Amino acid sequence: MINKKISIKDIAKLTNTSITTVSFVLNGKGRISKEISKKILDVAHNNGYEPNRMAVGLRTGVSKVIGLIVETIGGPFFGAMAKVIEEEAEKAGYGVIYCSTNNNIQKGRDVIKMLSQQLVDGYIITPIKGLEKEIQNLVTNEKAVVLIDGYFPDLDIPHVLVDNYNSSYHAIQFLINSGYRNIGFVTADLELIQLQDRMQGYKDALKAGDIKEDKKLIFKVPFDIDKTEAVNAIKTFIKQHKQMDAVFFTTNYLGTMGLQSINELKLNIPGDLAVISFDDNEIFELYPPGITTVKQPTYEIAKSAIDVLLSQMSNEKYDISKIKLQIPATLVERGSTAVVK
Amino acid sequence: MINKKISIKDIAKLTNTSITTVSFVLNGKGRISKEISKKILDVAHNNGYEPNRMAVGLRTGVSKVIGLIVETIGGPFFGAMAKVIEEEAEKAGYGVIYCSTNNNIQKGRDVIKMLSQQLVDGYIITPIKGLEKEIQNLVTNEKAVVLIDGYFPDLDIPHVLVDNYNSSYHAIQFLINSGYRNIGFVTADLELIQLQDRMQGYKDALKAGDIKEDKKLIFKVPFDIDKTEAVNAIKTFIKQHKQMDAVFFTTNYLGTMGLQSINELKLNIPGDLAVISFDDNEIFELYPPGITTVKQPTYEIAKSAIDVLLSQMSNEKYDISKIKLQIPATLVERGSTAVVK
DNA sequence: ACAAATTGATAAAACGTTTTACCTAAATTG
DNA sequence: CAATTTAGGTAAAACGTTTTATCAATTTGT
Repeated sequence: MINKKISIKDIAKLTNTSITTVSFVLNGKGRISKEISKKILDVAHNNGYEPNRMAVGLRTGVSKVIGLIVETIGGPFFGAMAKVIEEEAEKAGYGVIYCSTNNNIQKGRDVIKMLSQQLVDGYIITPIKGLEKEIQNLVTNEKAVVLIDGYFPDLDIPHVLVDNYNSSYHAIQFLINSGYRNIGFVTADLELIQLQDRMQGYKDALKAGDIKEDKKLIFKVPFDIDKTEAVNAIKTFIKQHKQMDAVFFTTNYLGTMGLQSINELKLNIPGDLAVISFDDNEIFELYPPGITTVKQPTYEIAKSAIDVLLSQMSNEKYDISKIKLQIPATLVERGSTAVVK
Repeated sequence: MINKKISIKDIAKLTNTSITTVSFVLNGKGRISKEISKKILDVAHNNGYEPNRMAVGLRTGVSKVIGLIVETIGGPFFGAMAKVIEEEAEKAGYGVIYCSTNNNIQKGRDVIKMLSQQLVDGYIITPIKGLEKEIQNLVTNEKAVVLIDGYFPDLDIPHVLVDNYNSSYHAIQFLINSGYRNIGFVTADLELIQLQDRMQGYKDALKAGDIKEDKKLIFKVPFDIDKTEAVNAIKTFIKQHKQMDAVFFTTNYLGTMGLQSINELKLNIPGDLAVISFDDNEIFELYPPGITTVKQPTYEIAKSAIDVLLSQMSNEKYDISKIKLQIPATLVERGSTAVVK
């Protein structure tokens, strides 16, 4: 095993055949007799032959690598995603390169540039505003692209994500049905379509529940402040609206900061304030009394995304550009949203 | 920008020079006049030339990609790691491919095989028992390798990780100084050297504190059971040892399951049971009354690992095999470990 | 029995680079 | 001024693979 890499040429020499023959056998292409085939396969196997991906890539223009660009590596959402994408990709013989944008446009550009010079075959991208041009460029250059977790309303690019509007709508509806009337909405001050959709769901659910929307109960946490500042901002928001009996956080990040705020204010959940957060995770399961969450179907999203991408990369004929999936979420009810008497 | 990729040959044609000249200019190698250099650089830049990594890789045998193999993608430890490794790698012009072993030897083998056929230049690996041969093979084949988060005691491979022994020792010492005498130890039933080192720290700290080690207070959670089963197992362990006044969990995974167990048993922290967990994370910060943790210096570990790897890949002369870093952790004191009166 | 088709195998070009070896003309040396 | 060095540049090979075109030998069709 300490042998240097063996090449197709070496196999040809060892079996007294030609390079072409070996290549044909290994790829099941030309017509080669059983006996020679067997001999070649044996030699290849015994010497642990592995094709040189660089050479294959150079010749075929296919790298068998897909790039996964996410907002932030390490989040729980990403973790779940990455795992299934990696697995499915591997089954199909693809490797995965991960990169993060940290919601930074320039970083996003750099990352796309880097991946494209690594000759990545396909991209799974969580889009951020400002990257429209670069991403559109990829698809016009015939690269396979699937967006996850967000989309560009104006562009015709396949995407798969949770049904933000309805998930949010149902969560708010659930709060209303539980008797809450003054429902706060804490979101991030980012121009992400997902967040806008969640907000629209909130507004429409209020309307449907005959509750007048109160602009004061919507709080956009500034993006560029650090965690303690954000917690303080949320505390202030909560203190300023005593009438608020429930609050909806639009991301898990905001949700945990919200919990900390509520904790520091010594408020009782759900007695003083009911809580729902988008994105289920371990904290919400564990944190007493258990936080009700909108749980994204991470597995389905990831699976669909990689499926769409793979079929895009194989089936060039099929017009895939119309694939736009919005998968419903499930509301995980826990102690943070009791029924108001 | 919708142009097809431009090659070195195209640039040569456009500038009436030769392929060699262009290559020399682009790599600053041969001796080419200022004027021609400038002309070539201009044309290259204006046409957005990017070298074809496959071709470069094929010719030079260098892929400019490093592989990061971790136990599980998505954990908080991994997230922090990945971020800095990715950043540093990019600065040095390297891409990163992530893979996970899930503590499965066969998966580990597959992953290493796959990375090596992707022609990865260097590896950062969290080692697991059973992968010694494969990893040793990489280094004998001249690949750059750095282990993180663990190491092979018998092999001479550079590694960087937290100082498990002393971190554990100090945490237990802290408990003893706080007045706890019956300190439980919950670990995973895995043959990981990190865990063994943590256990040794525990034992030695007890000894140093004149406390007789009680084998009954050490609990190894089976590896192959699911989460609810594990929680139940921990509950049983806690119930069976009423005299236990503090418990140390050796991983964050065990720590959160421990919290759930304690919660379900309706025990008070720290009144009934003090808690320390290895690996700080958001849950422990948030979960009332705040859980005292041993916080790994993730940044330092990741930074050192990638530094060592990069210098391994450039500085071929320097004997790096002796680099074995154990970085101290910090004890983050929170409400879960009050002083016993 | 002879043209046509099929089978089994191969030579050679191409993918885009890097790098060695070589070349010519100008500059320097003795 | 002949001999040598240097500056500026290039042709061609090589990396390991895939694939097209081709070829000889055999089989089929009539």
